[in-house]
Amino acid sequence: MKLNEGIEWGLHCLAVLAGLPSGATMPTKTLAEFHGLSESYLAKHLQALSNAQLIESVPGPRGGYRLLRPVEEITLLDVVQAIDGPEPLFRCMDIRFQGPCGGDPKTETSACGIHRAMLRADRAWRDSLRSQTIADIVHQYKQTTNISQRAKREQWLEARTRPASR
Amino acid sequence: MKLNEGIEWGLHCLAVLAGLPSGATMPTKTLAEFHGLSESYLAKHLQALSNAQLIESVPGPRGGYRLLRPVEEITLLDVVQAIDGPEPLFRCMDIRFQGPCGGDPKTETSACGIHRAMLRADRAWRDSLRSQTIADIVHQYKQTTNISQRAKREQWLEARTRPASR
DNA sequence: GGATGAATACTCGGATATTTATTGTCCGAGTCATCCTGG
DNA sequence: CCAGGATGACTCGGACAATAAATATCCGAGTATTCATCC
Repeated sequence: MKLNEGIEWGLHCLAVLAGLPSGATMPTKTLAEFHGLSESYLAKHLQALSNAQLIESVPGPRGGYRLLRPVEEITLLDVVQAIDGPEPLFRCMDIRFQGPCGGDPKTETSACGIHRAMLRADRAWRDSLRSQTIADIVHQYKQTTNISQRAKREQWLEARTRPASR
Repeated sequence: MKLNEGIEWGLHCLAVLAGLPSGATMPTKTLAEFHGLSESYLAKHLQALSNAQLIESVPGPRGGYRLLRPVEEITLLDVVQAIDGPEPLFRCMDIRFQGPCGGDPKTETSACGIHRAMLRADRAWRDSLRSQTIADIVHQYKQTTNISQRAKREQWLEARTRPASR
C-alpha cells in the first residue's frame, strides 16, 4: 500500500498559495519550479484540488490558482480526499459470504467484525486529518524556519505572484 | 491508494485458526477452500504471517499452520504490518529541500510540518489497530452470527482440523 | 508379529508471470493581455 | 491621442503512455506418513 505522493505536493502548494495576498494567483509552472517538481504531473494534482473546490483556476495570461477558502477551513482530510479519492483505506470484499460455509447476504445484515474494526481505524486516521488545517502547517513552518530562509523564499515567491485582476 | 487485500484474508484465516484446539493445525488448502480464495495467493500471505511470527508452519503430510501466540496478543496492527509491511502510510519525499529556495538538510534538522502532521494521523490509525485484537474479532463474530450458521461452520472446520502431532 | 527402511504423498517456501494502479507526459480548448490599426 | 478589434501568447483541462506495485501462479525442497520387506 502506498499513499499518493501527490498529497505531499498538494499540501506544499496550498501552503504557498496560503501566503499570497487576497485574490492573487500563481500558475502551475511557478509552483512546480519552486518545489522542483514536474510541471505536467503537478498540474494533474492541482486539477484535482480544483475539482474539489479547494482552489480555483484563473485562465489566460497572468492566470493561475488561488485558494477558494480561508486556510483555517482547509483540513488535511480535504486535501487527502481530493487527491486520493474518497474511498476508505480498507475495502471489505465480504469474503465471509464466499466458500461452502459462506453466510447469506440477505440474512446477515450487520457488517462483518473485521470490516467494522478496520473502519474504526480508518475513522481515527480521518479524524486526525480533519483536526489539522493548512493554517496549522503554515504556522508551524514560520516557527521552525529561520528568518533568512523565510525571507529568501518570500522574496522569490513575491516576484512571481500575480495580483488580483483589476 | 489501496490497502492490501491480503489483510482481509489474513484476518479471516487467523480468526479460523483461533478456533482450533491447542496445537492443532490447518493447511493452506483448507483455509482457501473455506473462504473461497485462491490457494496459491493465500499461501503468499500466510507465509508473511509466518515470517512475522504470528503463526508457525508444520511441514509434511497432516501439517499446516497454527497460531503462535494467544489470540488476545495478536493485534490488528501486527497483521497489517506483517502483510503490508512496516512503512507508514505517508512517505515524506522532503521536497522542501528541492527547488531554488530549498532548505539545507544540514541546517534544518527538524522534520517538516507536513511530514509531522501526516505522521500524527498515521499514529492515530496504528493506535486504533493496536487496540484491537483477533480475540475481539472472534468475540464479535460469535455475538452477531446466528447459532445454526455457526454450527455449520464449526462442523465443516472440525472435520478438517488436524490435531497436535502425537 | 514387530521393527526397519525406502518410497510416497503432502506440506510449505520462494522464484516467476500477469494485471491493476500510480506516476509521468502531451496536446488541444479557452481566455486575457498586448499590439496594431483606424478614427 | 483614444477606442476598438484582431492577434497571439499563456493558462488550464482532459486524454494518452511508461513505470511501479499488487495480484495471481507455478514448481522445487523438505518432512511425516505409509507400505513393503526382512528378521
